[in-house]
Amino acid sequence: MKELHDRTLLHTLVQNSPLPTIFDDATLHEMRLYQAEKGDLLCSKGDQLHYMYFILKGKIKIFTTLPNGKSLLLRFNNPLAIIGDVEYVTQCEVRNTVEFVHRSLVVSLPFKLLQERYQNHPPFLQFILQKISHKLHTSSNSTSLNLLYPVENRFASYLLSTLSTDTGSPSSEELKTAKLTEVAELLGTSYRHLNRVIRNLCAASVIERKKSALIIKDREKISELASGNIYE
Amino acid sequence: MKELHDRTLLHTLVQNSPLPTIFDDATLHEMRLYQAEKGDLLCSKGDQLHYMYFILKGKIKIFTTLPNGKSLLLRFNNPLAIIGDVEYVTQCEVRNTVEFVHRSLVVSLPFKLLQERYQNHPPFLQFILQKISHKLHTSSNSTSLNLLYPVENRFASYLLSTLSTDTGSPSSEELKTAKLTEVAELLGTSYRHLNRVIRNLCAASVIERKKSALIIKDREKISELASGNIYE
DNA sequence: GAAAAAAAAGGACATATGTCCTTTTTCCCA
DNA sequence: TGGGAAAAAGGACATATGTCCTTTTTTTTC
Repeated sequence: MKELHDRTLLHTLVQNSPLPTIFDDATLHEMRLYQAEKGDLLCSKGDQLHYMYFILKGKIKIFTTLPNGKSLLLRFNNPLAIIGDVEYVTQCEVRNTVEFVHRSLVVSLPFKLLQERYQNHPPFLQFILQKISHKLHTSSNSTSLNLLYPVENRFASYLLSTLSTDTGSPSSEELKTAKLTEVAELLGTSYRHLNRVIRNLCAASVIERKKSALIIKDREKISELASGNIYE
Repeated sequence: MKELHDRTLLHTLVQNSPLPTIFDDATLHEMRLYQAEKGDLLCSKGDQLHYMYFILKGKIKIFTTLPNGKSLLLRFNNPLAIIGDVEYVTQCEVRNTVEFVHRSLVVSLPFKLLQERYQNHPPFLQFILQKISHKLHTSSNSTSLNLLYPVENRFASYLLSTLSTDTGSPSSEELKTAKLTEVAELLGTSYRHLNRVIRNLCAASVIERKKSALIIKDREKISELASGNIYE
């Protein structure tokens, strides 16, 4: 992750984010701007964090690694995502690894500054309270989903939440599957098994494989499989 | 859940809790006291909550129910537990059912009062921030545990965290198994399967069944199976 | 204390999923 | 544009777990 010293860019980015409603100008001027490339790590399990990071542009994925060597993707996050909120509050070490999945722009503030100036500043507290609550919400959601439904249902949920946010294409029934391996990780299963499930759905004419994309042929059925659950 | 009008009891309970460090006397005097019996529900999935509850005595379990009819125990909570923090912050409806597992004592405050008096009160905000962060922490923890380890390992983790808090008995290597069904639910598995796992552990002389208790014979091995993970 | 009721244990079989390979397809660059 | 590398698909088999019963043990009640 490389620091950028472009004050104009920093200023523009920050002004187009919700940050000015929380922090005063002096603080905004102490922010540092970084550019991260795909694959860069923002932090790793076990780190002791000293900064809070605000992802203003790009995308990150959060995953955890376990003693048995396996890893589990917890979620993706788009701007405005915050990293370090839990660590700031509980002063514990980082427990999930955060990796950039696209080139991203990030600003940071030292915990120290936050403690000194914002420890008792309600808008700041409310803001991270909102963010942490939302993390908790999505986390509990995916926990129950993961534990109680087979991969077929979870994959259907995943398709729905992915498609619904993919506002770009008019025929939004098409999913670029550049990384089924990654989808498998997100669903907490093996690529092999996801592949098997997709195969069955194809056999049932619910979806169709095409080059490097999946096409939804029976959205009805997908909704039925997802049975109301969406990864949020 | 039945309201108690014993002001003395209310006062004693509250004074022995951390609540006076957060709320002023006027607020403390507006708290209401309830006694709940085992099996009572504090709230159910889908409820719209209007009060924040502080569990001062007793024990609760939090579980979620899913469209497919299954349910999943998320965690147990001892005092001082808070219910309604997430709902207060995000103004969403209740998504987990909360049930008392022992007779318990609970005090409540209306969301409305909290909004009016504490919306901008840092100690209050910091307090629920702490609580929510902790929930998030335990939640992520159990998610990865549940998803990536087989029941045997999770059961070992469960044994360890249960025993370590069971400070009572000198030979703390004994576990009252009044409800293996409940343990099964907590682990997100079927009673049948848990039973099978226990049987295997018995066969390997790691634990031993005795009447309505389990005896740890090889704590070493249990720790090894838990491989450092504990349900917190 | 014995019969009935409730809880626990376990047998048999089905399904979901993982692991390890091999085959097929796609992609990329000299 | 052809060959090789990388990615995707899939075959075979093992394991984890679920479901449905039946048997055994414990508890309760009269």
